[in-house]
Amino acid sequence: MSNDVKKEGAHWADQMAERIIREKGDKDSYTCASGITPSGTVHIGNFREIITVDLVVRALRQRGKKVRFIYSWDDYDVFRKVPKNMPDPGLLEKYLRKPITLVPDTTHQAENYARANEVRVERILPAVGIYPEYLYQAERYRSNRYVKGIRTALEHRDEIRKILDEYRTEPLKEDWYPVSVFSSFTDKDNTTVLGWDGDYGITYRDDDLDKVETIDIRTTPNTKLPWRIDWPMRWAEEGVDFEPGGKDHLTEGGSYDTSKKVVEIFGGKAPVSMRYDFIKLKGMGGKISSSGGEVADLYDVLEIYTPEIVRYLFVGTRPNSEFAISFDLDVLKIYEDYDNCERIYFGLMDVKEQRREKEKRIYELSQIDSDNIPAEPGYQAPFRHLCNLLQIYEGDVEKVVASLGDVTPGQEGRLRTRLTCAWNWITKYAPEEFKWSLAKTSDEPVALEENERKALSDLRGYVDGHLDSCSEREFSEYIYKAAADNGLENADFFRITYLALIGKEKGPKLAGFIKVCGRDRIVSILSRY
RNA sequence: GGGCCGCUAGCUCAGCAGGUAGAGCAACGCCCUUUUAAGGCGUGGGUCAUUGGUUCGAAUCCAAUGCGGCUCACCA
Repeated sequence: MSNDVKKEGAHWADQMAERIIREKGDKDSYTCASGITPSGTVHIGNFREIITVDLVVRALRQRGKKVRFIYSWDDYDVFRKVPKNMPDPGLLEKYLRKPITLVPDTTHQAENYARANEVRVERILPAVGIYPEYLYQAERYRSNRYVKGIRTALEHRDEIRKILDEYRTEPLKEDWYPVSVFSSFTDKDNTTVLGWDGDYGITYRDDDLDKVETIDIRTTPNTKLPWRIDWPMRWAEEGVDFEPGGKDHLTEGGSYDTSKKVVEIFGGKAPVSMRYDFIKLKGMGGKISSSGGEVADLYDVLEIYTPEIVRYLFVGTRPNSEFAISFDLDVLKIYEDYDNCERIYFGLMDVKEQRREKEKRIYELSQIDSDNIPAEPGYQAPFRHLCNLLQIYEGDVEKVVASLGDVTPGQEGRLRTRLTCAWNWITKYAPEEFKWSLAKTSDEPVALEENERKALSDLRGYVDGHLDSCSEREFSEYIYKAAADNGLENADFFRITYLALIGKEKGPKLAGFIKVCGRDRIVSILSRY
């Protein structure tokens, strides 16, 4: 990355990197953080936070900085609600109020409920070039890593209460403690802390069993800090320099506000932050989440967008405004936008210098491997065209690649991915008008009048005898001839031809379409007439 | 009640280092010497929500208003 990145015109990730360096001091290394409670599907909105950090991390690294990118799985949180559509809800219900790592995975994909959600994310992030260092909070709490933090919170209980009360409608009670305890009898957090001995002893009551117990937080790791205390404690613990947040956290009176004060109690400082907005979905056709709304995760998005384009969606959008990820016809435009960006990067398209600089940076940041930007543009066939080719070849990616003929070795991999996405899009999301398939010889032939049948038969003969030696335009003469010789209006003949070939009354311009399909296929379909 | 975001062409949005508005789709027109468009080329279309301010100049900065939406004030 050159040093002449202008502060003003630069990409937001570069601006953020500069700001971190400015506010945190010019250090050799920085820590950037993100995290979430894996209490359900980690959806594409959650992914926005991850990629936001990734982009800032890349910007810092390109400035010669060492960067630690940590991702906290807050898996010592409580299982609050049984998500819809989970197998065996009756069993899960028994685990409510226990830490999510103690909840069984009724889908039997991982050791526990939380882990199942974590694994899905950890498996897919490398596909978009993101490699955080994962921190597991349940494991950290249980191995007593945070004993000191918990003790510090207890010591400053009044101070913390005062900070939290600033934004509360109802102040915390006098006997409030900045900790919560999982019962050692039931593992549930239906407990009330009764006292602290000023050292490491905490006395609590199990409210379900009405039993009282005193534990030593050094040996019985059942104590956990509530979110608004846990978050700043971890900032201090890891020395976090940058961590973005959703607007639920970064609003006045939200947890960032209180945490930046609480963190000082732990001897730390608040990270530089930035707010990202939520992601909407468009044209998904009714996938329903546990909370009742549409939801998509990174897997869903990667089905129809190539990894670079998934990154591109986020790279090119300011984080602090909402945008929609489209599964409808907008997909075609997104692919074209990306191809334009690529053309600009490779100097194949003339644009103003200012725009060129901007698009180039977007292209760089969209690539999976920041140290290995492709040396040539991808095979830029329009998405729509690929969709049609795939439908001719019934989704066979290899046949489409072979039919194109001029794909370079450097383009093949990317093209295959793109074709796979195109096929997924057609089969799952494309509008009906968009879809068709070539008739099969096993299909019932279309019922026709004799002269219509004869016209198709003539057409078959012309295809067999002349298609390969004619230009598209020359061949269209034969189409008109087949109609005229059998007393058919052109419009009627086109209609029956489309019906015979693709089962629809209309289709792509016929001569070109027949040529793309190739002699053999057309002849075999028409041979039944 | 506090905070934030959005309001730009019929639709979806870009433009926001201030210098007389852009894209895609839709519409309309033309084209491949004959009625097929899922192809190509082209055209039209916006007092940039309103009002005021700063400025030589504002969609862009500031302030207020309206409408739409999110979020905090429980928990995480």
